[in-house]
Amino acid sequence: MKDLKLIIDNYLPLRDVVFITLREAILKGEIEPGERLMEISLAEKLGVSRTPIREAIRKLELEGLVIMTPRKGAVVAEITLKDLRDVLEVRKNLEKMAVELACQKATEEDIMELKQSHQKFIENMSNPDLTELAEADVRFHDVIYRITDNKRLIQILNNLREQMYRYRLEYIKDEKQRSILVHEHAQIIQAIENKDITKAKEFSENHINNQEKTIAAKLTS
Amino acid sequence: MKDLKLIIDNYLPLRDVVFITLREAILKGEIEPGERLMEISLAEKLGVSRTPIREAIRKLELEGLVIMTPRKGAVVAEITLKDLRDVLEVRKNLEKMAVELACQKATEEDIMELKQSHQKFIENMSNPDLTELAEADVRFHDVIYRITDNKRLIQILNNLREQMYRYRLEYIKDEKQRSILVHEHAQIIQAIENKDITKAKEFSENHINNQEKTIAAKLTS
DNA sequence: GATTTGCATTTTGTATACATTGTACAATAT
DNA sequence: ATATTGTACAATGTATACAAAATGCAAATC
Repeated sequence: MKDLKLIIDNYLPLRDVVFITLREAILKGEIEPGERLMEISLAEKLGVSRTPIREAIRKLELEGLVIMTPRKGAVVAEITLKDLRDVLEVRKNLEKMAVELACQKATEEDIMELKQSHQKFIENMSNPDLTELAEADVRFHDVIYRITDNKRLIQILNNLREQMYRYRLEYIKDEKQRSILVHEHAQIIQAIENKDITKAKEFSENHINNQEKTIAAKLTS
Repeated sequence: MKDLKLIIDNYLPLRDVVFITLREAILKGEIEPGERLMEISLAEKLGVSRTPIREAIRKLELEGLVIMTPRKGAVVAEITLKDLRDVLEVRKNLEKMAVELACQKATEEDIMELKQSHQKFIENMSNPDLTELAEADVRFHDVIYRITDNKRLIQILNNLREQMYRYRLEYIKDEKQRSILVHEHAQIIQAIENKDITKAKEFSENHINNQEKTIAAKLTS
């Protein structure tokens, strides 16, 4: 485990600070799957007491990022290729649901916002900082999610996306993939604007399938 | 808030016992939406210290059953009709996904198991204890979930179902509804056996729609 | 009378102490 | 040599103590 540093925010309770810190460390792979999360050593590393650590671990547990065995402690959950496929299978379905709802509910302003976030993405295309680009991608999808006006759907999609956080850079590393991505986004926007549910779902499915391929390729290598 | 009693299980840590107890109390409506969850009073009521209470609340928070405001504490989340519709909208989609996967993956034994759990449900039809019947219904759906062989899907569906726990008795109270339910289950089994995805999804959608109607009727009354 | 200020109380946030359980390893018995 | 048991140690589980913030209310001020 690398050195951990608290992402300090005075307005947040320590448990949330610890939670965010640990989650990020796990998703980035800084704490590896299978590694034990020991309360005392984490408390020392982060300079807080065991209490906030424990409460953070409880949350990680419910998110499925760590596995608890009573009296033995927490270990970072292993993620198998099967797990990832499961996540993507559900996500594909819900993304299709999201664009369907977007087709039905999107206003003129919503379409505008979609186009703007798409534009922002394009502007970042040549940005060497891939993190920026990845976040522009996230924001694009966030706009679609918001349009669905379904809190539960948004919550679940955000969680599923989080599960794949550590692979988020993979599918935008490649220049060719990136232009495909832009094209797919454009297609989706167009379909939503035309309120063409069938097409929107088709493009969306395609979009996720491409991600799946890239990630699967990365994992089996 | 009624008296709470711990659901004691010597093999579970107190935090989990408290978590299960509080969750059930919230879902059953024994602790009402808007009500505050105060650590000290809960600790006294349940006869444990604040620590397990706090850890249980952290989990309830992530499940969306309570809302935390830093330095102010936890209150039971209000559930609006809109929230329920959101839940059902997502659930409908994922239930359809589940039966589709079931059509593709079900073995002979799986079909047998489905029929058995369906039979058990029928046997409980005249059981005056509605809880038993409700649980037989749950077990039927569990079989379908298991057949999908998608952990993430199962986890999300279980969570969504939990959100509706407090209404689970509504749609089996009525004798007429009950026979409809049985018929719908039979239809779904048949479609899965025939590997007829279209029909299976159709029946499944219908099944959820009926629940939605019953619950909506209950709520708007 | 309305508003503000200050204090007491309550409640949550965090740290620490104590209890219990699990683990590793060595010593002993078979 | 293997199995078993006992013991020390380490980690988690639980309780409690202390700190800090929020709340309610009363007194003071305008």
